[in-house]
Formats: sequence, structure tokens, C-alpha cells
Amino acid sequence: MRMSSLFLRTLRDDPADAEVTSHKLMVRAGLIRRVASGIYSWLPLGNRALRNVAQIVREEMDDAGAQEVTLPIAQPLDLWKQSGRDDAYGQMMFRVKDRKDNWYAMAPTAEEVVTTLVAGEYSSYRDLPVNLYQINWKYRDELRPRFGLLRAREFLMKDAYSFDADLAGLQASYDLMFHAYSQVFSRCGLTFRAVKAQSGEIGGDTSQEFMAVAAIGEDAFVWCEQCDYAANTEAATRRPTPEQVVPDQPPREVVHTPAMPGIDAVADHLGTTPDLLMKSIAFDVDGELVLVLVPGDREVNEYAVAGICAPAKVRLYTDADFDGHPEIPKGYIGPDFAGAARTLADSSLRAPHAWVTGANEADHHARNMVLGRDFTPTAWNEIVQVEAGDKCSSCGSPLRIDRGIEVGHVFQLGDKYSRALGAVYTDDAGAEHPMVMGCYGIGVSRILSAVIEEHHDDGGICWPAAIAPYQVHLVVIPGRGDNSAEVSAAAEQLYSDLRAREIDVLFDDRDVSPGVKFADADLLGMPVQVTIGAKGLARGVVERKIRATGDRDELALDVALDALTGH
RNA sequence: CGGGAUGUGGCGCAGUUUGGUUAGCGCGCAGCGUUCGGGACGCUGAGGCCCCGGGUUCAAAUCCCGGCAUCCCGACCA
Repeated sequence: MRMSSLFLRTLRDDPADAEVTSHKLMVRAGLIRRVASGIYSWLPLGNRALRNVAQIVREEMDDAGAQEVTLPIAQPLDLWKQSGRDDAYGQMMFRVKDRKDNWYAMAPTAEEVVTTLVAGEYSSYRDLPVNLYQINWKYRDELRPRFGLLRAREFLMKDAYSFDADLAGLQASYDLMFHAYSQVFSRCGLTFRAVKAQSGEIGGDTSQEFMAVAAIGEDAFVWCEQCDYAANTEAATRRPTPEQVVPDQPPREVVHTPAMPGIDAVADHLGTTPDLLMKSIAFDVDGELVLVLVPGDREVNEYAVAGICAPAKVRLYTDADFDGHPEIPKGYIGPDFAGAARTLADSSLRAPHAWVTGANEADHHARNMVLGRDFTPTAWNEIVQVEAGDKCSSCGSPLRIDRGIEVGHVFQLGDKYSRALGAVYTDDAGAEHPMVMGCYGIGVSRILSAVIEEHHDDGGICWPAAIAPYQVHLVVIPGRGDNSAEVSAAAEQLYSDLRAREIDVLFDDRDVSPGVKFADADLLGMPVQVTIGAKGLARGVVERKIRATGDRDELALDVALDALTGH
């Protein structure tokens, strides 16, 4: 492609509405342009990179035995009512109405459509397993789109759906996808980790997220340096604390702590530290009061509480709840509160010392509260948010915390959708069963953001070759000397030869100053830059620069073609 | 949805507090000339519903009311 005719305008200044590096660079390098909040036009260079990512995904999915289909973006809302997800998605879903007043959802995902499709075609165990995927635009009306393509309202996603006869089959399908995903992200040049995840709105049991490690990532995850344990902080747990004997303690004592509902104030007042205090957090669980007990220096992982209490609905007590129950002394609740239906304790409360807790009376705390003597929880669990340095639940080594961009997610769904939408099969004994499903997503457009976050420098993008819009950026600097025509001719020849060998080459044949060409080449970030100029050509050489490393060398003109094409 | 901010040629911004000639600067764009290996320089020029709708006023980019859009923090989230 000749830059003289490429639809491209690079920008010197960062766009005012971009916050993160990848977003700024994508706009400056002319990959995308904003059309509306979270909705972008893809310009030629961006479109090529996007297509390259999609192709990698396609190849790996095909290799794993999945079959590509294209499912509708406009989906009858009735389907979503059948699965119950019309309400579940709520405002997240774009809805459109046709001229006959029928409502459609603009696909945020496609479980309903694909399950209905398979249900209509397959009905025997002989048909299974099958795995269908598509690479298609998805729509989510995010409360707050941000960071360019990282949280967009229109985005390209690969979604795959596996249908198996039983759980063993599902596990096999899942493992295939897991492996394919690892291949995809490796090929895209991402540093990533697969982490245990909460499954969110999709529903289901086992799920793992693929996180591209990035400081600007929206999700935090913990990982173990010694073993392969890794989990989203929502799903992470630390090693349980074993039961221990608490040495003899003085009797429970109530102390006056006026206007001190906060941990730090109480600790200061009593001359102790927050880790020796115990918090009793009130939750509403299907209308019942459940207390969750954690050390004063730790936060409750509400996802863990929800998991323990499922399928009951869990929510933190609000000020309105407390206002409606004056007998519950907010800020002064203790583990022995008589009004609690249950108390769930984090296992770290088995520590061999007494606790300072609320005294279940406004403005009073109790000290020397001893487990087994003064209070006994209903159940022990791992309920605190894991922090760096906590012990790994698998091997006991210290855990670390990083942030990441969720670029992929694999779920073992089970039969939630197959039951709701009638995807059943007959086994060899003639009995009917719901198919067992898995679903697997990759954020194709989001990958571009993640890749640029990882591969850039002050000058611009440093594309990994696998997804670069072009492999070679050929720059000609004809100069004004006697041989400028000769330089141009040599560049034209090399351009033509590279194309003849099917190398994707971007040829900067513009009549602009050398500085502009070099700066644009760095900004656009093709893996290899080749410069043909009067000085080098006089010595029979062209200059090669590897964008990512900055390494430069010279190639004799007569071998340049072979060197650049790997021959 | 709560809090904060912004909206002025394609992009980045000044001007708004204290209303008043022709709305200005940098980049980009067009023409001419000089320059030509790391975002060159000079001259000339084109390009503006000053977000939209009301209102106040002799006069509104500027003041008032209403709306919309965009961004940031929070809540939420495959």
C-alpha cells in the first residue's frame, strides 16, 4: 500500500477524550475514530489489525474442531424472555423495535439463539458433541464506556458454544477451548494468565478468565509464585486457618466507646490494632439477617458471601435497612447478636487470641471475646478479600496481586440454557436429557487495546508481527541530489519485489520531509522499517530497523529482498 | 444513577470572570518559493450554526433558564 493514497491522517496531539495510552495511540495512528461514546469507525490500518486478530482466533478455533457460523445481531426479545435474561441484562441491552412493534435485542451475546438453533437440528447423542462459534459485533449499553476499545458499547467478540451429552464431554470441550485460547493470546503477543473467575450474568459453574497483564486493567487478580493458582480477586481465597487453642483470657468486658462505629477509632481508643478487632457485617439474605465475621483489618468479599448463600439473594445492609431495624446497632454489632439468623466467620478468626467486637449495644464494644466461650459462628468459610502476601490456598506460598484486561472467558455452563430453550437429546437407551453446554468468549477488538498497552514506546505502537497491519514499512528518502531519481527507482523496485513475494508492505512514497516519515513510521509501528536513501544507496545498502527493539543494520541492496522475506 | 468537568474551523487550545470593533493561536489543509536522513522555514490563502433551544440586552462565544453530548471519579459490569 502506498501511503500517498492510504486513507490515513496521523495526529501529533493526543486526543482530548483519551485517557489511556492504547486509546491515544489508536487515535493518533489513525486506526479508529470515535463516532459516539463507546462506538468507533475502523479505518484501514485498524481494520487490518482487527482482521489479523480475528484470523488468528479463527485458525485456532478451527484447529480445535469448532465450526464457524454467523448468528444474528438483531435477536427477538422473546428469546431473551424465555431464558430469563431480558431482566437480567436490563439496561445493559440495546433494544430496538420494528415497524410492527416487535422488540429485538441487539446481541450482547448469543446463548439463546445458538441454543435454539442446535435444539432445532440435533436430538440424538450420536450428533454430539458439537461446538459452534462466530466472530461478530456485540452490543452492550455500558453505564460508562471508557478507555477506547477496552470498554466499548459496540465491540467485536468471538463467541463459541459447545454442546455435549454429559459432564465428561463438557470437560473435554472446555479443555480444548482452554488450549485454543492459550494459543490465541500467545500468538497475539500478550502476556496473560488464566485465572479462576466468577461467572457473572452468564451463569454456570466452572469458569476461567484470561487476563492480559496490564497496569490499567479493570480487574485485579491474585496469583501464586510457586504453583499455578491464579484467581480473579472476586473468586480468590487464601489458605484456611486451622483450629487453634486460645490461651486463657480474662472474662468478656464491655467498654464504653461513644460515637466510634469505625474500626480505627475503636482500636485507637482501646490501645490496640485493627487486626485484633472483629467486624460483624450485616447482610440481608432473602430477608434474613446474616452476620459475616472478618478481622477488622480485612474487607468482606461479597462474591464469596453470595456463593456461600446461593441460591438465596445476598445484599449488604443499607442505611435504610438499619433505619427499619433500630434494634440492630450499626457499628456496634457483635458475633453473638441474638437477632442474626446465621453467622458466617472467616477462618482467620480462629487466631489464638481474644477479640474486640461490637457489644450489640450502641456506643459499646466488648473485649476479651473468645471463640467457643463467648461466641460460636454457624459456619466457617473463606470470606475476606485476598490481599498480596496472603497464603496460597493450594501451596501456602505468598500470593501476589496484579491487574489485567479480560481478553477471554471460558465457562462450563451446564444445562441452564438447554433446559430453558429445549435443547435436549435422546441417549442410547431412549431417555431424554438436556445437552450440557459450555460457552467461550474472546474480546477480539479489546485484544488490540491490550496488545498496544503491552507493545508501545514513546514513539508509538510496536506491533507484534502476527497482527501488524503491514509487515514492512518501506521509507524512501530521495533527497535532492543528482541520484534522487535513482533512489526513488530503487525503492519502487523493492516495493514491487516485496509485493511480488506477497509481503504486506506499506510504502511511504509521500513527498514530505524525512522527519515526518520517520516519526510516522514509529507511530504506526510496523515490525520492520526499511529506509532507502541517497547516502546508503551510494554505498549499495538500505537500512533496516526493528521497530520493537530499535536495532538497526544495513542490507546490501542486492540481498535485501531475500533478507526481508526470510529466504 | 450520585459527584466533578468540558463543549469555540479536521485536531489541540486561548478568549467567557468584568457582554462591545473583523473570534485568536499552534498543528493540519491549499498555493508559491527555499529546504531535504528524525515531526524544516517564509509568504499567501481557505476553512467557524462559538453544542442546541429559549430568554435578558442597543449589543451575547461571554449573562440567565432548559436540553443534549463528551470525558473523569464512584456505583455497576461478559
